[in-house]
Amino acid sequence: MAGPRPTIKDVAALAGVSKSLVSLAMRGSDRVAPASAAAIQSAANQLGYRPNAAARSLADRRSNTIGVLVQDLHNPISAEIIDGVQRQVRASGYHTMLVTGSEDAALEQSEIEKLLEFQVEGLVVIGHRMPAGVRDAITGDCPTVIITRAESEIAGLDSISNNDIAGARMAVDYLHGLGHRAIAHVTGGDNQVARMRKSGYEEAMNSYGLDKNIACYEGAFTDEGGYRGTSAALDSKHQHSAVFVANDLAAVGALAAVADRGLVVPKDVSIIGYDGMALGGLRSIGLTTIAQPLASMGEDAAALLFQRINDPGRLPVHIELEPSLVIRNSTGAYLG
Amino acid sequence: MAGPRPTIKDVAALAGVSKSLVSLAMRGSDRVAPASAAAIQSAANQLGYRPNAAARSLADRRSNTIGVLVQDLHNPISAEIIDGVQRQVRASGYHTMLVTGSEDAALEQSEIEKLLEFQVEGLVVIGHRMPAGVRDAITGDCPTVIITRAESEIAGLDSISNNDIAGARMAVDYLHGLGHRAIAHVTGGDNQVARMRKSGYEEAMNSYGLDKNIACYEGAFTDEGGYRGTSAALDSKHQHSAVFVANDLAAVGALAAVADRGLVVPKDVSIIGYDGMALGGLRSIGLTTIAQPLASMGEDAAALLFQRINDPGRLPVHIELEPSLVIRNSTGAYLG
DNA sequence: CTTGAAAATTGGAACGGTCCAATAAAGCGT
DNA sequence: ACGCTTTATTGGACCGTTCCAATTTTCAAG
Repeated sequence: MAGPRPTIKDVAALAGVSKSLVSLAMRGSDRVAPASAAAIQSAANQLGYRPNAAARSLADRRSNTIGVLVQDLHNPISAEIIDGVQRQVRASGYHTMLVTGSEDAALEQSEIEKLLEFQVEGLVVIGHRMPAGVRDAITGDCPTVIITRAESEIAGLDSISNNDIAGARMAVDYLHGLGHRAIAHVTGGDNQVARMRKSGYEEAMNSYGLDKNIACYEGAFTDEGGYRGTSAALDSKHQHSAVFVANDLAAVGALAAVADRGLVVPKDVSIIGYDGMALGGLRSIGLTTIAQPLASMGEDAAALLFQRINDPGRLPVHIELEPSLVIRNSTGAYLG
Repeated sequence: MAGPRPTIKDVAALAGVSKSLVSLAMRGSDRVAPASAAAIQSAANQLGYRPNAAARSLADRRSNTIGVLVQDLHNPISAEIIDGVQRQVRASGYHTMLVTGSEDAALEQSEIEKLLEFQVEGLVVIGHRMPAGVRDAITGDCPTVIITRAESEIAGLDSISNNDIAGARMAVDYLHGLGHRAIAHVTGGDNQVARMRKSGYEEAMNSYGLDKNIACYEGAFTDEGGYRGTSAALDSKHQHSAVFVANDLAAVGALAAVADRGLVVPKDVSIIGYDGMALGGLRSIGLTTIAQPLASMGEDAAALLFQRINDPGRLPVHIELEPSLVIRNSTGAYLG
């Protein structure tokens, strides 16, 4: 049982061939005589041989691995994006090494550092923040793509996001179509994505001539933030009949704020979120939302990465996908 | 920019010292003269040197890495357990390599295989299923611990779970204390954990002399399963005033089933879940539940792993933590 | 100065694979 | 049986580190 793991040399000795031949056989080369191949296989099985990835990656000078940094593993949309990334990465014959970020920038940077030491051939960042350390990655020649955030200026960095402005407009359009006019917005805090959603909201309101109805309440991309912002909205003197909340997690908090005031969704207030997290579809939540194509964003991100791995010099690409409206039970016609 | 990454040799040349000294310096040895250390640092920075983990791990014959297999990344409790694992692993100076499993056993096995090729020094499995491939890991001398499932027979495999039987009893106790008698159970399907929760329920009912009130409805550890099982319960001839659902995700589905029938939680029916996922605490869900100490289970698992790494021969350990009741808004007194 | 011990530094052999040029073994047509 | 081509196989260098024994440098004490 114990003792050092068997190496290619042990297998060679047992099979009575050279280690080079074992190396070939293990990788399924067709230049190995069937008889030798069989002998080698059986020797390998007998010893429980397993190739050493470190040695292989050293000799090959490639790790066959893609690093993934997930900034917020607790937001359920991360899992859905990861699924897409994994699927594509696997399909390309690579593995995935996943690390989680945190609010602590230094820790996040050190996680990226670890990935780079492992010689990952590419890096996928999932999150709204631009982590310190990504620049190092890029200048260190590690192709990188960032998901849910638009970047197009930085050489070597691709990005993929949804059209947040159009999505926010879509939300307002829909509510407007239901007859709502006093539509509030609960923001997602101080980051690029939240800002874009906010300006989409403002543009849409303006385009309907509702500029004096524009009302933004400060929130965050968390349920607490949504609760807080929505509470402020409902307690204000404006009679908001609908609230567009910056993301789904916050929208779930918004639902609670509504309920806490003895109001009923969607009879008294309509709530619409953003992201399209699967949990919003749970029947007891039934959140209407602007859905991003999360899994395919993950897939596309990985695909972009492989493109760049094959053509490191190409200009930065930014892919923007279109979001879509998913109507569930948290929105209804204005009954004012 | 481009070109091969700088190696320790390049740094040595630039700093005018030998590669051995650079090696020492990079690891912060105190046997290096301050002046040399400074020169080496500056050379390394200038070149953008980053140690090659593959080479290091080859020379060291240790990877400094722990593999984590997450069977269901979509269940929010996974994220919480992972947090705990990561914290402990990091504190021990190791890294984490995370892969996701799936229903596809072959794929799951190949993921484990990849981790082993990377020479991970330990393996953490998060999930209810016992993946094919774990046995290989163990016989291949890779210390392994499995979370949320009890195992105590297999040499080399530690496990950590909560006391599901006691937790289920606790749920029934609590409901009984509220005056409920017709307490139904929606099961979590055909797996060890679900079975234990079910028998805890049955035992508790029996101990209250409510054996004729025992009623189990088939569900699953998903919101669909919870919806289905709870629907069956509510549509049955029994007048269930409370339902103990096998896990939180399913309980969220249960809430929907209740609402769909025009009933109100907790006035008409009380719902209690199991797991203690953070999302259940979102105000608009407000799910009463039996909470597992998820983060500390993760931490303990990692701690167990390091113990075994230091003492490979020790007998298998199973840690069982006590769950706790978290009262929120989905349960109330029996008003019948 | 000289000397011996302590401190700093070095070259080269691993680590476990892959790759390549070179060699050995088979097959094959005549 | 003879070259000739094709198919199998091999030894050894190399990948970027760490480790260790051996060497050089430094320095305090005599």
